[in-house]
Amino acid sequence: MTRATSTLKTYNQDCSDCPIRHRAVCARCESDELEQLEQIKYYRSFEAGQTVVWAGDTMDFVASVVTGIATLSQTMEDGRRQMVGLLLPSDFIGRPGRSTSAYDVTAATDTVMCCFRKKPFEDMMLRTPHIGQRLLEMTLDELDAAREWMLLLGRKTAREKISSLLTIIARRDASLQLTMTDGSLSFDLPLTREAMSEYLGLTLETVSRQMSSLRKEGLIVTEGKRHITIPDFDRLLEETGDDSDGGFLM
Amino acid sequence: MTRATSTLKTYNQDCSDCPIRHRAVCARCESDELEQLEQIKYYRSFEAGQTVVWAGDTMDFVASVVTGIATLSQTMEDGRRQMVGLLLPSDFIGRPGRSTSAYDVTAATDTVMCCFRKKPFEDMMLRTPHIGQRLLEMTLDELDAAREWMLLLGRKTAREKISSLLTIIARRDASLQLTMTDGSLSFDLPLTREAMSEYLGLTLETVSRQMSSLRKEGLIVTEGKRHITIPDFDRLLEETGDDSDGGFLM
DNA sequence: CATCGGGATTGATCTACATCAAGGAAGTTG
DNA sequence: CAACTTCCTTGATGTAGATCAATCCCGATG
Repeated sequence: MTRATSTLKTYNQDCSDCPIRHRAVCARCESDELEQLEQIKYYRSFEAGQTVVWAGDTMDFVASVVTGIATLSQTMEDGRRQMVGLLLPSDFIGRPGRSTSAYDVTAATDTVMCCFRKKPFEDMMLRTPHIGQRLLEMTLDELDAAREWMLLLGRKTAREKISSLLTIIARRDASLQLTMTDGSLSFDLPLTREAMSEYLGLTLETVSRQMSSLRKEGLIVTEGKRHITIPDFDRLLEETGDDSDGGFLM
Repeated sequence: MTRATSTLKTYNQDCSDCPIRHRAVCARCESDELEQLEQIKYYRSFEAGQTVVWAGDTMDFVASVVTGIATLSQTMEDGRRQMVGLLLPSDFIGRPGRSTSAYDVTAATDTVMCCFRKKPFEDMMLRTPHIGQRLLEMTLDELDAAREWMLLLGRKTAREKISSLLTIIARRDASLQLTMTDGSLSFDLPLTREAMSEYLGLTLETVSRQMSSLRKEGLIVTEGKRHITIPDFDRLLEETGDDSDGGFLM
């Protein structure tokens, strides 16, 4: 929260400082277009666990995650929940052309989002084709991720699911690029056991047991409840059930 | 096959006859743009069970399903398979900006596709923004479908999965709009039990058992192995675990 | 018309994961 | 520094769906 608020202050001054400029919606914008985006953007920060919008609520903005992690989830009447989206920094939230959210959007950690008011953003999309192109690219990437996720949900064992999730987070979490020294990686798990279980289509007890099992076998090392070290990434990869080559390449 | 070839002949003459004109990529094109699409399109037909491309193969076209049903699947090294896409007429295949297919594409029934050579299609996308916009809309719809599917894979029981699949096919299969007389719907299941099991993340035995169970309870009526009648759609809907209102509305 | 072969069904058994239940660690609140 | 809370772990038991195995159905083929 404290950290979130201070970053907010910094970014709010000028879009050129804003990390999303380089990676998300406005990656290819000219300076005048950046200026237009400046006009319609604002920042919001959320504490870990806080709900951004509920499924069915009206959502009058689209957004890009600046820092932190947000999730999209669906809930069934009887309370069964399935996560369907995991949004890391630079990921995009919201669907142009729809006014209500189809999913619960939740901040998994303290999170800052760069929001754009929906209507002006859509207008701008019409005027500026490469924003739409960028959005198409991002949506196609998300679709690929969703399909990988479907394989995980439909066919992988609990152990494979856990290993897969750990490798996914390890790969995408930029912060740990630094910590690769002797070939081991370490990072803070940004998800509770419950959030992991919602991602994986398991119960939190099964998640906990499988984590313990990986720990006992030395595939992961834990410090406290959240900090994880992977001493040998390739060895963990073998537990995911994935093709050894695929994914990383191309 | 016979039927496929004869339709092919008809469509090949002029894009104005082509069903995809009204629903897929070129839905908003002006006549000169249609003319350009004419130049780069060709038809291909496939027999039920035939593979269109294997995962990893180069794919030098994008396409739209004209008739029949195609599937996208992923395979793990040990042979476990998960379907990740079900493509009905007017659905789009292929990803602009990628030269190899990430999935096995298979014709589930006899199928005709309207293909566009990739390079010229991509060039045209750059010149014609609304083709990109249309593609973005379609991709967003697919992403929504994938997320619904993730809920099914991660959290639904076998019975709920089967009921969901039947309602999905019933809703999307245009051919049966006709057969709604007394409130009952009937249609030909376009998938084998095995394909259903790959869609649902189950074994084919479980699919078969659950189908028998729904039959015994009168939720569905079967003629032969493939023809299905749903005497009371709402009653089947209650078995899906879905929100009774959601989905159909909005 | 017998044989064949690719679905589909059904039964018997096994097992991975869920469910139910009881603590434990670590932060934080009065 | 007790008493909560929140998150996590671990154990005992139950069960939905997988697995293994026979049999059936039915259109195709010689």
